[in-house]
Formats: sequence, structure tokens, C-alpha cells
Amino acid sequence: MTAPRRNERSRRAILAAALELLSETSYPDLTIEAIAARAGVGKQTIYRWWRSKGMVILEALVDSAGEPGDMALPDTGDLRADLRTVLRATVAEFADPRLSATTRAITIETLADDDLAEQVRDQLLRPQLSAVRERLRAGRRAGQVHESVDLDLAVELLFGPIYHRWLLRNGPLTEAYADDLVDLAMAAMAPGRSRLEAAP
Amino acid sequence: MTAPRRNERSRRAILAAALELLSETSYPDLTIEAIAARAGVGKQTIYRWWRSKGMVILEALVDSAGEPGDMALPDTGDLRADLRTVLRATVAEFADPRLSATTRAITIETLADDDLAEQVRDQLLRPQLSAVRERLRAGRRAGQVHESVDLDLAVELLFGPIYHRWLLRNGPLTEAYADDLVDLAMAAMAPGRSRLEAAP
Amino acid sequence: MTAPRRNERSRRAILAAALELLSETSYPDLTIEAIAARAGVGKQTIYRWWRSKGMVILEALVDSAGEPGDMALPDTGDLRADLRTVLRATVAEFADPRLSATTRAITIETLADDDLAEQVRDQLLRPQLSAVRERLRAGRRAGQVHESVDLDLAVELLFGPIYHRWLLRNGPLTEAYADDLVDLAMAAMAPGRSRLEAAP
Amino acid sequence: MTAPRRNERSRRAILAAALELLSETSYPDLTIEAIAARAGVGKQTIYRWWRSKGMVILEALVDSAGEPGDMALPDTGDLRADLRTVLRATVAEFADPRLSATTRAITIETLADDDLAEQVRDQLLRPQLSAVRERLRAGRRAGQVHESVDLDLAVELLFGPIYHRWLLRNGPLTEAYADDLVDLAMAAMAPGRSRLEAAP
DNA sequence: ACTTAATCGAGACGGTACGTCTTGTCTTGAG
DNA sequence: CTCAAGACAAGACGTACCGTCTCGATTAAGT
Repeated sequence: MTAPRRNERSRRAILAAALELLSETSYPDLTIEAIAARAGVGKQTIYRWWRSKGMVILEALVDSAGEPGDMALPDTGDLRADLRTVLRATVAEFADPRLSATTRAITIETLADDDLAEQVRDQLLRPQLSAVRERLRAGRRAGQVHESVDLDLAVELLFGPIYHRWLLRNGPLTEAYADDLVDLAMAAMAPGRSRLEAAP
Repeated sequence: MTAPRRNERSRRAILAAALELLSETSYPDLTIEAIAARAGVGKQTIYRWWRSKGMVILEALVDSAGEPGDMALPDTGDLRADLRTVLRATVAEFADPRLSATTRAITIETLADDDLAEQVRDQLLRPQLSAVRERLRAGRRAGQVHESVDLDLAVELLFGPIYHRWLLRNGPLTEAYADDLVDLAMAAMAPGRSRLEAAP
Repeated sequence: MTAPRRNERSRRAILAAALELLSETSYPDLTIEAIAARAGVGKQTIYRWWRSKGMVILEALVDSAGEPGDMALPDTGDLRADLRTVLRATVAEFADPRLSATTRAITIETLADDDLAEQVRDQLLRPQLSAVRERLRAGRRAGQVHESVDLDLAVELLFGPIYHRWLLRNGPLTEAYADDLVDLAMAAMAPGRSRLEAAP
Repeated sequence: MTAPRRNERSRRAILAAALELLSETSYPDLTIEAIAARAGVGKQTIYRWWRSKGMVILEALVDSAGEPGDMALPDTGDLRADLRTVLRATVAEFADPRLSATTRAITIETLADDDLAEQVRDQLLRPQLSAVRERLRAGRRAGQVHESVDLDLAVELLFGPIYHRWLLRNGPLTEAYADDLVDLAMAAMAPGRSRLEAAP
């Protein structure tokens, strides 16, 4: 079995061109022809290695995401502070038009391409969410999170509102918002009494 | 000032054709030419009245949403039960491929068209969210929700995770999920003690 | 039987607008919509009274041609001089881009519309050619034209080359050309011997 | 310098389809879309290589005209007979609706497209007219044509009337007409006396 | 080094949809 | 009923991309 004689130089040029063009035009206006032209590459070279422009963007994102280890959250012992750090960073990323352009792009394609959606979920989303989940697990061990809380649901409670607000442009994405969200979510996870008893 | 002499018959045929086609093909495969052909209408008649196919879908959705009054939530006095009713319905809608097709479509276009996003937010999203917020406000008056809770944020806590899970296909959308989400969110809103004191 | 309640004001405005636009754009770019807009007239008013834009141009030309009597040739007794006068005028008309624009336009339409062709022939062309034929007949009576010459053919001998050269852009249309043509044609018509015997 | 990698198969299919369609519909009804569809070719392939449908027709005509050498006239020594042969053929071509359809088409476009007109003149018309002119030159050498006759003008004297009559539908195009025309034109060219003296 | 087969840049190809334009008909409301 | 205005169904325009294909030229193994 011979390794594919793929031109690494072309591969990098294509990914770079794709990200470049994304920052200049909207995603639907991003064409494979334009990527090929910008990268100085034949169209076939793109079609040979990627199924769609969504896949190109995905690879560009994964490529620039760096090592998976980088993703681990800090654990200062103060759960609230650590979550604030993460959610502030997330909010900042979504608020920055430059950074959110690629997220927007990949999200669009994801909505109409199940295969791509799966890959985005496994390669980009899950690692991030898992890192937060592990931090929550550590918090539970430290008695800062109620025993019965479903950690996956708790993670969604933290990130869902941000996606919702970003996606639907339903309000500003600020640090204060991130902090309020952390406070409210932590109230949901708080230990000290039965959560179900708390409601009438 | 003369009213535009618009043909209501054509308008209805176009909206119906758009929804029909959406249920047959994916959104990117939905073309204005196909809508015109199916509706038995000239292309120009679509371009004359709508800026994009996203706008056509939006109008179709708004048209079929019916009266704004229909949107008010039931108030049985049992907040948890009422929220479960709403979130179960929401989850069911997102889980149904037929029903979520239009939502998916409008969401795609929304990501690349700020003007459309604004209209979707104001005409479709806000009325729904407001209805839930008003139910929460009633709950607060009844002492079932903590005084200090930001009701808008609370609403996002309920719907954000669902959008997040649907959008990123990060898990199944079931009744049990809706119920768990209601429980966790209500824990966050629960009255009876200072929420901030509850955390170390 | 009531006379058609036709608006003379609109009719004139349409014909004027058509000629105006013809001098500004090429004939294929002349649209009925533009004529209607320029004339401040509804499109239907044009379609009501004319079958095609060719018919509009034809009526404009006939309208501006004036009385049929104007067409009679001068008869100074000098046939050659009189023919030079006519052919020089004809050549000048074809050479002038402004004047030949309408001729070009009507010719185009004529090539694809038999009915229009017939009307152009009868209302515009035949009267002109007849005037020349009558001058030739007078010349024959005066002994300047051979008895056996078919006068219709002779007329074509005078105008055919001009049309040919204009139509196919096969050379300049100058006074000298007109004069040479008159000389050559008159040689063909010259009396004094049997024409057929003249050739070996 | 690499030769353009043009698909000869497509080129032939396009020219054939254009001629086919021309014989079925009128020229203004001939659309590029229809040519592309009939030829089994993308529209862009036509637009890539031709500026207009007129240019397509021109190339089809030039392509089918064959070798330029084919154009040389017979020289039996009998000038009148040879010219009759040519003019009878010309008249027959114009009289045949099938054959004159393409001529009509190219003529229409020629009237509104100077560049096309030039190419038609140089590639189609001039070679034909030159062939006749050379026959006349041979006739002059043989003493059958007057020394002072401008041969280009003489050629126009032969073909101009035919174009005129065809273009303006000003009479039937028959063999008798061709013969009469040859006789009259030869009278104009006849040697044996000063042409100018012949007229009073 | 030589061979050889896949990959490369380039871009033509058959298609499809775009958004615009014009056609000829139809509809509305003012005069 | 005619008119100006302009919406309508129809469909061609010329352009932009799609994804496939064909062309030499380059390149990197495996001999």
C-alpha cells in the first residue's frame, strides 16, 4: 500500500485560501473556483481530496485548532471562576466577526450535510464540551456540584444559551452575559438539597 | 397613493409551492425556478415581491403561524407542568424531520443574511420566547421563581440547550430530555435562598 | 359603425418616440417598452394599434414621407443629369448614418416579416421606383433610351448596386460612385443599335 | 503557446444544430439556448467561442462553402453563357426558401453588427464577387468587354439588382430574369464605341 | 539514474440556476 | 371605452459555478 503522493504545499495553500476568502466574503459567495484560483491550484486538486467546501473549512479549522491537549480547562479550585474564564472566551469568540465567520460557515453546511455534521461534532465540538464536562466532574468530586446532576446536560446549559443567542441574534454577547449565565447555571447545579424538592 | 396591485392568488401559490418543495428536497436544492414552475408563476413575480428565497420561506412560516394570540402558554398554576408541555412540544418539533426542515432552511439563510435574521427574530422567535417569559413572570408572582432571576436569561436556559443539541446533533431530542431540562432549569430559578450564597 | 376613438396625440407621441430612440440605439435594442415609456403611453396603446415595432417604424416613415406627389422626378430634358440628381440623393441618404438608421431598421424587420415586407414595398419602395421608371419612359419617348429596354429592370440596374453596396458595406457611397453608376446604366440603355448584336 | 483545446466534435454539433434550426424557424426565433440544447452542448461552450448567433451562422456558412478554389467560374470562352450560368445559380439560390434562409439570417445580423458585416464581406462575399470580376477581366482581354469599364462596378451591376429584388421582394427571381439581367449588363459593358459618346 | 504512474495547474466541457429583461396579455382606476 | 400604469406568465438572455473530463508537465517512488 503506497502512501498517497499528495502535495502538502497545495493542501496548505488551499486551506489558507479558503480561510482568507471566508474573511472577505460571505460563505455562500465562497466558491471552489475562487479557492482554487486564490490557491493557484487546479479545481481537480480540491475535488480529489475533499467532498465539499464544508469539508475544506472543517479541515482548516481542525488544522488550526492545534493539539487536542490544549483544550483542557484550568482547574484553580474555584469552579465558578474557571467557568467564567471559559464562557467569557467563548462569548468573545462568537462576538468577534472575524472568528465567528468560519463557525458560521461550518454551521451552515452542517445543517444540510449529515456526514459533515458528524465530523464537526466529533472533531471540533465534543473535545471542547468534554473538557468542560471533566472540569464539572472534578467540581462534583470537590462537592461543588450536586450528585444527581447529568453533567452532559449541565454542559449544554452553559453553552446552549450562547449558541442560541448568537444564532438568533437575540441579544448582545458580553462578558456580563457570560458571568450571569455561569451564575444561573451554577445555581442549577448547586448541592445542598434535593433539586426536585426545591420546587413545589 | 395607490396600493400595489398584487395578485393574492399568485402569492399563495408561491408560498405553498415553496413549503411543498422544501419537504421534498434539501434547502440548498430548493431553487427559485422550481418554486415558480411549481406555483405556475413567472420568476419575476417572485423577484418582484421577495428579496431571496429565505424571505419567501419566512413569509410562508409567518403566514402559517396564525394569530399571535395562539401563542400564549397555558397557565395551570403548575409551572413545572406547563414548561414541560412547552418544551416537549418544542423538542417534538425539532425531532420531526418534516417540521424541522423549514426551521433548518430559515436558519441556514439567517446565518448569511442579517436583514432576514432580524425579521425572523422579530416575527417568529421573539413572540414565542415572550410567551414563555410571561408564563415565568406569572410564576414569579406566584412565588415559584426566585425574585432576582433575569427572565430573558431563564428563557434562554430553557431553549438554548435544545437549539444547541439540534443544531449540532449532539444527542437525541426526546421527552425525557425535555423533562430533565425543565427540572434543571427550574432548580436554577428556584426561590428559597440566595442563589449566589448557595455556591461556595 | 363608430370610428375608433383613437387618441391622435398618443399616436404622434409614439411615432416620434420611435424615431428618436432609433437614432440613439441600434434597432434590436429598440424595445416597445422603451417607446411606450418615452412617449408617456401605456404599452397596450401600442399593441392595440400596431402588430409589431416594424409596423410602428413603417408608419413613422410613411407619415414623414409626405405627399406622394413630392416624389415626381424633375424632367430637365437631360436624362443623364436628372438620374445623377436622383442617385446622388439616394447615395447621400444611405451614406448618412442618421438617415439610414430607419432604413436599416425597416429592412431588418422586413427580412422576417412577409406582411410588413409587402407594405413597405407598396407604400415606400414602389412609389419611389415608379417615379424613376416614369422618367425613363419619358426618356424613351425622347429617344434617349432603347426601345426594347425593360424599364423595371433598368430601374433595378440603377438602384440595385447601391442597395448591394450599402447592405454589404462593399465600398464607399460617394457622388462619384453615383455618377459612374448612371453612366454605366445609361450605356446599357443606350439606343442606336441592337443591344444583342452588340455582343459577340 | 498552447493551442486552445477546443472540442471539434462540439463545434461541428453546434454549427449543424444552428443550420438545422434555421430551416425550422425564423431567424429571430432561433435562440442560443435552442442551439445548445439541440447540439447537446452547454450554452457556455457557444458563448466561449462565438460572440453572437450571427457569428455561429457565419462560421457554419464558411465551413460549408468549402475550398476557395471551388469558386472559380467556368471560362468556356462565351462570356454571356458563363455569366448566365452564374446568375441563374445565384437567382436559384435566392429563390429557394431553404437556401435563402441562412442568407436572410446573416443579412439581418449584418445590418446591426459592423464587425460581423466586415467578416461576412471578407469571407463570403468578396471571394464570390472576385471570381466573377476575374471572369470579366478575362473577357476584357478577349475583347468582349469595353476597355474603360470599372470591373467592380460591373460586378455590382450584375448582382445588385438580384439582391435588390430579393431583399425588397420586388418581383420574381426566375431564370428569365437572370438572362435579361445578363443581357442588359453586357450591353453596358459592350466594346465597340465610346460609352460616353453613345449618350446624347 | 530510469521508469512509470499518480498528481499537479489549467481550463474546456455538459449542465443548472441565477437575476434581469422583454414580450404580449390582463387588470385596475381615472377621466 | 380609452387611456397610463404596471402586474402577470413565459421564457431567452448572458454569467457564474458546479463537478467531470482531458491535456501535458512535474514529481516522487520503486526499480
